[in-house]
Amino acid sequence: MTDMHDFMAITKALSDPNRVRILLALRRGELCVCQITELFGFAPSTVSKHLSILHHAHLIRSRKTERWVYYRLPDKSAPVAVREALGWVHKSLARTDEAAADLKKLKKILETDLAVICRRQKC
Amino acid sequence: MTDMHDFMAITKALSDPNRVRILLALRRGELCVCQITELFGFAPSTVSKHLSILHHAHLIRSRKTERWVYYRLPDKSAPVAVREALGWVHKSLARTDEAAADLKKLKKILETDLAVICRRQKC
DNA sequence: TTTATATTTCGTCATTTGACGAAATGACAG
DNA sequence: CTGTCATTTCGTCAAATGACGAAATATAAA
Repeated sequence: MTDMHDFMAITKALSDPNRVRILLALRRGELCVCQITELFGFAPSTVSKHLSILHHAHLIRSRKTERWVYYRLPDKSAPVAVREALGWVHKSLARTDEAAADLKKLKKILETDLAVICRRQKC
Repeated sequence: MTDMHDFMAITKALSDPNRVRILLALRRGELCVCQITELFGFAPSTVSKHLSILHHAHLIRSRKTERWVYYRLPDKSAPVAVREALGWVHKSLARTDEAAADLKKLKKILETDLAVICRRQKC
């Protein structure tokens, strides 16, 4: 049982494919903004905006450490509508080619040093 | 397990509150375009477009009888992603004030003769 | 066949969205 | 303190969206 306004925040957040890809990528564990930026090839400001929309819908949580902000999927304490939305996304798309390709690229990114990735953004 | 493209058709269809309201209204059974038009107070062309988007996402089915086109929620044979989406919508919103208000108005519409409703559109 | 009517399609317009780069913010390093 | 660097915020711009009315389509009635 949810408020219509909260529900629409979730559906609007899910209505962009790149935001959905972010949710799928986060299955593997938390990622910082620059790692997600590296994964998708967008400008950092673009990724930040997407993350802000997902966060506003409570579909992700954030944690700040040193210079980096890490985003992760919420735990069991998340609202029911959020948990069901995430379950639906993962069940529907986890095994698609797109998700597999993203995870493959993500694996390489995770093997690389964070500092190196962040420096690469400038190019 | 769904295709990313099909999935996005569903999330985009759900990203507009009026389309979600249509899905909630259809819980009571099938409705023709002019009944939905009467319920929401939009132009028939606007409602038709919304229905077309929902239909394209396979969230509703249609049936043509005489002069009228009736839309309804799909049955069990619908794709899993569709069934789960609809279940999520109904579970999250069925008991909200908005849904209750729409159903109340819908009840009155269903008590009225179809021909009268359709004629009213012109005003 | 002609007319009436329910729905859809099309063109237009204002608003929203998603992308970017530049500038602001905030935390750490020197 | 000052500078560096990750992230966010802001302004801009092209594209997508949602509303409408007018015209096209399809079916029923006359």
